[in-house]
Amino acid sequence: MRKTIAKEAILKTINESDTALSQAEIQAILPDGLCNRVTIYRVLDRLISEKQVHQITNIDGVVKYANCHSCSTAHKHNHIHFNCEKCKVVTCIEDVEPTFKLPANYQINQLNFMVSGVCPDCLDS
Amino acid sequence: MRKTIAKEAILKTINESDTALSQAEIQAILPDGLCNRVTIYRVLDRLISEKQVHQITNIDGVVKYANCHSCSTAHKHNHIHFNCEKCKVVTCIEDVEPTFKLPANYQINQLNFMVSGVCPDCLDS
DNA sequence: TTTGTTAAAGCAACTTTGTTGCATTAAATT
DNA sequence: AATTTAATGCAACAAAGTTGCTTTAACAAA
Repeated sequence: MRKTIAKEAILKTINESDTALSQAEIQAILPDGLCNRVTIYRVLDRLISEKQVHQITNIDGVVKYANCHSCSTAHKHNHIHFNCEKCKVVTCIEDVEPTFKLPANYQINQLNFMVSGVCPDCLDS
Repeated sequence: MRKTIAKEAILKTINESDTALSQAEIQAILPDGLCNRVTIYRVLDRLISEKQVHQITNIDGVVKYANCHSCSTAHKHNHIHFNCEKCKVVTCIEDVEPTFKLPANYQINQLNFMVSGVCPDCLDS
């Protein structure tokens, strides 16, 4: 895995954000013309496989990427994500891991727990 | 809300299915040429607002629709949905409602809890 | 420092999912 | 049967994401 300008910039963008970002949002933050749209998608794929970021699918179907900040030892992302319908921001609710029990014989590979509503900031205004 | 051929056929399709279906899947089941692609989307919107079906966004971002079979009194859909990565089927795990506790001041409007992995049927083979 | 290897980037074209505007059709009410 | 208007069809569009292929640039080795 090579250390390229695009990869460094994209990872920095994700790490400096306190919300989960989509490809489009990352592109809007990056300096204009830093890299191609497709490159962002491909870098994100690499960051996922390197386990440097995690991804979640928002209720609207758009994939968002977030850093693995409080990603403990085992790179598990069972925490809930909150989608604010007003400010359109998706945040990791890092400390909330839901509990549930599936019937036997289900092999679990991945969780995608989204809660949608209005965030505290938007409720205030 | 009028009782049209398309609406009856689409609702029947959803109700007879034991898995959640996407627009594309519904179209494939319906008799060829029964109605337009756009009509399916619009009928699904109506069925949602009439609370005859509920919708969930799969991990791949595609929206799936399922009947409100065990939809108790209050049309709540807090149950988990399972996405099988092998057979690509999404099922309602009706009896599994996860528990979680958000920090104060979050207004919750909607839940979308997806678990992805391999279903019992696919594990057997 | 230059050279060689190949991962990564750029570009164009495409796919899938979903939406919108507008003209036409067909439920349902009178 | 006439009227009203919700529902449909069609075409066009938009956003998200993917693929193939050529070119560029990391980076390791000479």
